[in-house]
Amino acid sequence: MARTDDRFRSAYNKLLDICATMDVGSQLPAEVVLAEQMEVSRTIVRTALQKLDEEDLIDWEGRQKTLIKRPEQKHRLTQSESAPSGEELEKLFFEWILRFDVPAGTSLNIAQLSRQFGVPAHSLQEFLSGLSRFGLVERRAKGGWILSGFTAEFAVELSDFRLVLEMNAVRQLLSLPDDHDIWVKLKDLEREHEDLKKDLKTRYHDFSTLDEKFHSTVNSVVKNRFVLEAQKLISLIFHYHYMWDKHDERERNAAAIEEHLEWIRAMLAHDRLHSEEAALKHLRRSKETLLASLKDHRRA
Amino acid sequence: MARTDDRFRSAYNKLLDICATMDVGSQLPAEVVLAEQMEVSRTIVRTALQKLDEEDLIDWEGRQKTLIKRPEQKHRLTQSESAPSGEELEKLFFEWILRFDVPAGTSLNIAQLSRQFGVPAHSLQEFLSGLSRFGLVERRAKGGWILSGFTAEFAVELSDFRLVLEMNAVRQLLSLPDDHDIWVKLKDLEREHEDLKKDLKTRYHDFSTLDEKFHSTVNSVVKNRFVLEAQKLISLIFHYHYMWDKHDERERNAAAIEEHLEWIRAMLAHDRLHSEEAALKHLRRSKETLLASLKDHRRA
DNA sequence: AAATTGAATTTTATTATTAAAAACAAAATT
DNA sequence: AATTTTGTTTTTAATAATAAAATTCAATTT
Repeated sequence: MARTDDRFRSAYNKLLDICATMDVGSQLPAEVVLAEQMEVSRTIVRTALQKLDEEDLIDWEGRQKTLIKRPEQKHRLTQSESAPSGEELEKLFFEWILRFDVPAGTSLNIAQLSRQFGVPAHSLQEFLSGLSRFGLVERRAKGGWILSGFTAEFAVELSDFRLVLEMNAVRQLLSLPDDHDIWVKLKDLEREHEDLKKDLKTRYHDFSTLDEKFHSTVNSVVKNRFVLEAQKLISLIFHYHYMWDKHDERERNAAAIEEHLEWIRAMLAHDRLHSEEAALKHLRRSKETLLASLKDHRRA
Repeated sequence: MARTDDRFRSAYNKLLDICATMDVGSQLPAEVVLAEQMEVSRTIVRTALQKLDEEDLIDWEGRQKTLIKRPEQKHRLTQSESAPSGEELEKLFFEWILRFDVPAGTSLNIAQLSRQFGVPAHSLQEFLSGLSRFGLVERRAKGGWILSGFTAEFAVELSDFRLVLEMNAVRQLLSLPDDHDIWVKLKDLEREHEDLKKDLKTRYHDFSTLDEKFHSTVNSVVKNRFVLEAQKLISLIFHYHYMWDKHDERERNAAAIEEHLEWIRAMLAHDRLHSEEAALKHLRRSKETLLASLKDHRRA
């Protein structure tokens, strides 16, 4: 067999749904119209109509497509659950790396991994090819891939890159007008940080989410596809590290909250120097934490 | 047929080369040794040895691999010239886009393009998948790809991103010690700019190369894989634009040389403020030029 | 003339197949 | 006996073949 008929199956079911809304004896719309409604090509529409005709649900002759009877549950085609999408694959991949602490230099086995993740091998290939742009994986001459990232060096460079991008975001943020959304959002974030700080004893797990929210808010003022794409990778890796590294979590989070608060307040006060200073302080400490957790993990 | 036997063919020829350096009657080394020398697996070595045996060039029995006669030209296997590598493909792709001024929104025809570029379709797929990380192309739901970049917006965002990265490079550069390589390189670049300025009337075409050299020198002080990767894309696109946009070339280059010189001299004088100012000025004007050339191109 | 369908063509996604690599086991050599 | 080397099998990856879907173009109906 070549490609799957998943697309046909879901289209056919959608066509059944359309029929269900119509009266017996009435005419189905033209093929082009159906194709548009079903977001699919006319070829599929025609194949689906043909099956509908075979099943005696419609009477199809030329442009006469008369509904004979309402479709029932039994007419629906079963759909094989679709493979994880690109984003889901990304998540699976990073979770796998961080959960099992896959060391740099490991050769990646496409066939095995694609089975493990439940995706077609060539989707995984494409995904890795995309990652290779970030130097996280490398293609070997003899074929196959090796994981080249997640070394201390990688963490350092990623953190440095993050620093450059976020410092830029801070500078842009401070030059925004007073009636901009961002000031309200920052005020809200300040309150959320204060709330979490009060209940830290019980809620310290919630910091990971708040951290991501804060950084993405700051970065949201930069409207740039390259920056955005880079930040997706950065937050992904920092996020997963927070997830797996449970060492000293409460103390770390308490310190981070203080740093965030200082940074937020400096920005709210439009104090450029102090904002940059606070940002720098937090980002540098974040880098150290990431590095320490990497070393710690290796040793364990 | 499944995969090509290119790898075998080149290995076989390499094995002939090895035989050519040996005396008739002597023994070839062990399979593992050959495999190492030929940078190939033992499977190929054995297949190659078998063919050598069939051609009566060697007498192969167990670990006895006796050379019967020296291989000649006629024994060599013809190799189908290998497909363009990743970097060559990249070049071909961008040249195609800029030369034919392919507009944003164009749907890319994998089959046709892969024929045009002389690469296997799936290599092109992987390449595009990599580019999609930069938002230059997008995958459509119905399948296939569309070129989404190379709009004015793209140019603006790219230029802004470049600005962030190069300003960071400048700051890092200025904090380097006096005995660092970079100062010598900058001094050389100053001279090269002065030379070109003198002969601008005849040599103004040479600026494109010098421009790339200058920017990559400045950026070379940042040791960061993400920055480097981003800069590869940036210089690629700026470079190709210089190549195709011949409008006002001499005047543009003359102005750019002056801006470069001011920037270089400010850095050589360790004047932080002036350096940043000059860099900003040049980068902003570069952005305008890129934008203008895009608009111009569209109109033409 | 416009809309719609029928049929043919092109293109893409996926599998089956073969080449190559890697792993394993047996034999020969030191 | 230990090491090296070869023979064999198993696994993995690259590519051509193929079926599904999209697109195009001509013919037909309204």
